[in-house]
Amino acid sequence: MMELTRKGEYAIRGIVYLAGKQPDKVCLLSDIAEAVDVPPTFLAKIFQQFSKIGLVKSYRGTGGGFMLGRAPEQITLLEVVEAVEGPILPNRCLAVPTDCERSCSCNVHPVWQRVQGEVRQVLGGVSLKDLVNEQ
Amino acid sequence: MMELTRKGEYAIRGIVYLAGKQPDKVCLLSDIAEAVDVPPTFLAKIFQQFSKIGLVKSYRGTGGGFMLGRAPEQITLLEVVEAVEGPILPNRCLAVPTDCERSCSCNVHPVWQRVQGEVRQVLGGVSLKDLVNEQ
DNA sequence: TACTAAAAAGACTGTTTATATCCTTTTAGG
DNA sequence: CCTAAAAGGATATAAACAGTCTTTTTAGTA
Repeated sequence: MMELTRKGEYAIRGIVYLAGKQPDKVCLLSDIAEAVDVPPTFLAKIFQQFSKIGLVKSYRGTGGGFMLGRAPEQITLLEVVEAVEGPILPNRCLAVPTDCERSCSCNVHPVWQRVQGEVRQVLGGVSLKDLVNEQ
Repeated sequence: MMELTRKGEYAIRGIVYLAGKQPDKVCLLSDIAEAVDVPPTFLAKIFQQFSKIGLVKSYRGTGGGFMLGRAPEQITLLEVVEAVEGPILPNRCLAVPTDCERSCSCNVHPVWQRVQGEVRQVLGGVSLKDLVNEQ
């Protein structure tokens, strides 16, 4: 359980690739897709989501492409994952707290809150800089 | 992301209900299902899985039903969740470590391992006894 | 201005997983 | 042997996942 989808996996690969390029290099989507072995049309959707929230900057037309929206050390894995997979929610009751009290007199609720907190803390503590291969 | 399914939610409700009964009380599936508001046929499948691994004991025929397989303090939430949802695997690469090296030169891999570890630790630290309402 | 390169946006499709339900079989008691 | 209960298997529907295709918008260039 709790599995990252392909979309999330691809998202990480794609943006980590960008993070490994020099700061102002504009990369073609097609090149990124090939480099990280992801279907280009699928990666396009992912990068559109990134672009909307500023994780990457996009440029259209000739000479266009993508570059990182911020410095690699200022983008966390948590942001990347939540950008495409939605918020970390181990249980629905964390999204809508009101309806939980009733359904389970919820001693379980605080446990899921802790799970959520731990996961967010781990992913939030890792930046893209930590993920690129130095060499 | 990382959401528990209905099955997992129902599983917890059902077994916590059992844990709240006196130790040797045999409960009808139909009664449990009604008490925790879960479709009886669905809960049946869940309890079959529990039964196979000994989390609950089942008795067939007249006077049959279910009771907890061990004392409530000896069953963790982790066991319950993994029984019906499968192992905690934030990423596929944790299941088959061999194919990860290639695909991502995986600096991400150890992060997912940490996530897995934290989640398992939280869920493993909670027993059914902690989850029943005392009163 | 027209042409071309690139991303953005939206519709569409096939596959898999989730969420059940139903029916038949097995087991046990009375 | 009749009935109560769980076990097992097949089926159905809906949602999510994984991806493709086409059209539109934007921007640079001849």
